[in-house]
Amino acid sequence: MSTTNSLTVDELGSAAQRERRKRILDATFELASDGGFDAVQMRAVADKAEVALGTLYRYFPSKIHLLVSALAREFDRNETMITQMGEIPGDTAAERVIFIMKRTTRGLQGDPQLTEALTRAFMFADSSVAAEIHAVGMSLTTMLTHAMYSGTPAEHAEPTAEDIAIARVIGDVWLSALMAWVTGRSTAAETAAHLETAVGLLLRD
Amino acid sequence: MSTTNSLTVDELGSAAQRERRKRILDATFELASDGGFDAVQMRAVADKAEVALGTLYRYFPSKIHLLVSALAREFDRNETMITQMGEIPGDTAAERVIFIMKRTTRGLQGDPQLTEALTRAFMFADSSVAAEIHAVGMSLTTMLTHAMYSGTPAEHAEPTAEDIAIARVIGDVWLSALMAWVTGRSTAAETAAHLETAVGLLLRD
DNA sequence: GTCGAGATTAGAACGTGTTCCTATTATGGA
DNA sequence: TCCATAATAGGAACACGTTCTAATCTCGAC
Repeated sequence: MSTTNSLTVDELGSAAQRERRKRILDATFELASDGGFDAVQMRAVADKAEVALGTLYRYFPSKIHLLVSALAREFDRNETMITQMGEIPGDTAAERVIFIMKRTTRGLQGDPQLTEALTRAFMFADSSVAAEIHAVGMSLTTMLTHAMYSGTPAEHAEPTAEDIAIARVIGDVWLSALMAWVTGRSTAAETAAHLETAVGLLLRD
Repeated sequence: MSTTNSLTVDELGSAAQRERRKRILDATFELASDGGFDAVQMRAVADKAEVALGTLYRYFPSKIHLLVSALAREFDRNETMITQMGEIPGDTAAERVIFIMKRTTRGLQGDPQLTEALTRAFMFADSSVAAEIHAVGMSLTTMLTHAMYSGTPAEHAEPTAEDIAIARVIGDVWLSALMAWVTGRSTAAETAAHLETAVGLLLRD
């Protein structure tokens, strides 16, 4: 019974509770999508989800947990979509990784406010959010290694340590680039170019 | 007369004002060093700097501006120290870069609370802090390209576009790694190892 | 169906970042 | 020197994240 973590779906007994959790995350998305990080106000989320403030805090112990959990759900969906789409276009690992990154990034950039909110939360998170953050990191790494191997003989092999290291570095760069974009320090085009440069430097095969 | 930026040293007319600015940044460092991000409370900073709250806000329009400015001053000092130390040890660019990164990282890790405060602020900053952030980015890039070329014939040449790109990627990874360390998601050793891996992957010469 | 434990509600209350207001003090030009 | 203007002090006030309380509701065990 960890009191510091967000309640996950399977810790929730009743259907009504799962429904509440969903309503909360949906409300979070909607508010974030409209006005970004600042618009995700705990009272507003509670109102929109038709849940008391105290209940909101029982489900998610802080605004950061809430937003990171929302990000985790989003990544999960993205990962499912990508692993199900079958073979990824591109002749080299670099091309496939760039394809995936661009696709994911484009999805996020299509909703700048939402992305701002989620990225901000992710960056601001402290160790009490480690579990939620780990989930996101795993999603990202899985996506990337899947892209590296997709359509090759190693398709279903375990990724090597080096591949995982590379995936982590790409993840880092991606986050930083997203951050720079979100905070208005670089344009979408610059973000994409920077990412492409980084992948090119890391995956020369 | 931008109202959204921190007052820089040279925008301040009188010696008394420069003195006030210095007192504020010193107080910020002291509080951050003691208790990290949360301990840097605006009222506390104002008290310790013997300045009214309103004055503090006139000099730095937000807590984030304040902390990022403090980080910028720190980086400036670091950069001065490093560019003045003459030739950097290491036979390859990678070795020299790693030397610099480790040195800088060690310096920061020696004062975890301070680092937590400054990194947090940096990550949380929005576009209104772009100017201050740009200053930090330039410092970092300068340090890294200096390290790449130090002691080589290209010592005083302009860095190539690719080198700048590499420096930026390393900077990204460094920030992410620092972030993971600061938030307790990875140890100092892991941070160092991750950074070394990244530099190795990026600078193979 | 009844009971009791836990979940939920509604809303007050608190802390800290931020804004605002008024009185006082410095500063620089006539 | 004296005045106009800006800068500063001191502190009240407000916003939003977070905590807490008391009352009510829900639901599984019996």
